[in-house]
Amino acid sequence: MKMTAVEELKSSRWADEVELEGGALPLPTEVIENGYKILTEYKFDGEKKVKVVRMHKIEKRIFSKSIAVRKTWKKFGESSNDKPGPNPATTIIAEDVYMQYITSKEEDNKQEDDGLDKLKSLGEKAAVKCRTCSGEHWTTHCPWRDTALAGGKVPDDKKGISGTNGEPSKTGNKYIPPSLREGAVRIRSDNPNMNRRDDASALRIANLGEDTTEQEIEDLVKPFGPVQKLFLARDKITGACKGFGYIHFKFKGDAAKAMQKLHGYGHNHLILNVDWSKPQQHNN
DNA sequence: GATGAGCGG
Repeated sequence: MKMTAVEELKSSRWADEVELEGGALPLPTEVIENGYKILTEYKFDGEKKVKVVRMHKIEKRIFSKSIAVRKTWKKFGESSNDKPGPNPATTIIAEDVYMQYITSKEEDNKQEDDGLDKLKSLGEKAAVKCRTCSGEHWTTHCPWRDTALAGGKVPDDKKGISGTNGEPSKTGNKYIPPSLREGAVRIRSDNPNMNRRDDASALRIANLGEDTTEQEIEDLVKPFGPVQKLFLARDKITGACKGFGYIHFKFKGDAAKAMQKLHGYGHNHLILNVDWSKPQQHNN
């Protein structure tokens, strides 16, 4: 919440407030009063001297321990004689960012306990469980990650809470990302393959020497058509080529041509083995 | 001979 009041200063009041020489303006102040932060500053509006009072409702603030500690320091240097708190003359007060917490502390704790209990009861076989729908898959942006396949169900307290206007739900207390709110357009497809690697025009090229490089493969393959992605399997530690790689062509026809030409082709004293890449299978 | 990495919890 933010309220701003602008008040023209009458010269009498003005004189009361100004203890400074010349036409200088009084220093801005910042006061915190029962849940509101009141910022008062003075400025010229043309010839008029104007007092601007702004009130912010303070919802909840993030306090960092290090900031708290820093605030206990004694002022030093040119600020040694300043009063406590920020001196608006030397401190730029940027727009404060207030966080609105949608989950309460109590609920957080409860959730943690729940999680622990579940872990205990599940024992060793507690493989993967979606945090959103409890399905047997990683949460990774769930909603309802491939739905029926997920084997999960939407918890009751997640049902029917929404609001597509970017505001947190009124009925629920959990944050629902816009993409998951009622009425949101579902982008994710129900077809599991839609969101996976598409190997339709990908070749697997094997029997490569240990010192093969991506560049080499690219050169080998480029002439057949545009390449979308090229992967050369390498040993994670040594970095040596594991002897195979994948080329995703933009067009299947190009891939076919490349396969035809390159399969059995001699490269660095080795005979290449080229075939369609078999789509990686995935267990849901 | 080998069917790509990594992020979780």
